[in-house]
Amino acid sequence: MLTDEYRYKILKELQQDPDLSQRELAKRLGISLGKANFCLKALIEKGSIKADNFKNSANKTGYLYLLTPKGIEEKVTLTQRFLQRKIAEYEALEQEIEQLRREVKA
Amino acid sequence: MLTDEYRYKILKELQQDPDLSQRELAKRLGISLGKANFCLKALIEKGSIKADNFKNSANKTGYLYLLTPKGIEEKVTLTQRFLQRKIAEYEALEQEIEQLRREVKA
DNA sequence: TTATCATCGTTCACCAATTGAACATGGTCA
DNA sequence: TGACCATGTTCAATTGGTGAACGATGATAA
Repeated sequence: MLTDEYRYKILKELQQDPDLSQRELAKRLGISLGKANFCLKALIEKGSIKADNFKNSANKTGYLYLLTPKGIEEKVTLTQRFLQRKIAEYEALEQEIEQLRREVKA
Repeated sequence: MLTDEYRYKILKELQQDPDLSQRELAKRLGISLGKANFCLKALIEKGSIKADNFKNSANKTGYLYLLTPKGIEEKVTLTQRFLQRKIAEYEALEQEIEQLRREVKA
């Protein structure tokens, strides 16, 4: 399934590196090839990414996965949402660590 | 499957509250009854917990899940390891947040 | 006592998510 | 041309998790 986390990560990776095989993408995200393929297709389906056959990069086979305007906008939104979530996690983690420290002492 | 996280959490919950049904334990950990049962059995199998029939608590049915000496020791180790991991996560999160902030600015 | 009820631990058929081997396609090079 | 390699696609198989259902046991009421 395509969570916000993977949506964000895929958009981020492809924005900075559009010529990226699904295998390499999968490796970077720590997921399987099948899942990478599934998520990527979902993003293409929703119009966030366009798979371009025109290859002017070193790798002539495969696609160029380009973010559409909608995809770029989506990535901004996701980044902000992600930042908020991470800040919340950060604070929760602070509490948890303090609790663990108390536990270790006892 | 029984991860360090659940091992730690189960030992923690049962140490402070040995008369705890598997259903209640599952609820506290946010997992299903089946998984709680599986994890608990694994801990009993490995000798970290002993299921005691002698019930002197309010709830006369079910078991008392008592930590064995080995279980107590294991919990200490797990707590320390957990603390270290959480500190690492905390610092990683700090970096990630900073990165996200930069990204939002651009 | 007997019947009923509630709660417990246990089981396991079912579902969803993930995996990666296998395949088809197309570009590259000798 | 033919052999080769990297790519995207597919899908059977595995894994992990779920919670309804079941049998057992103690509490309660008749």
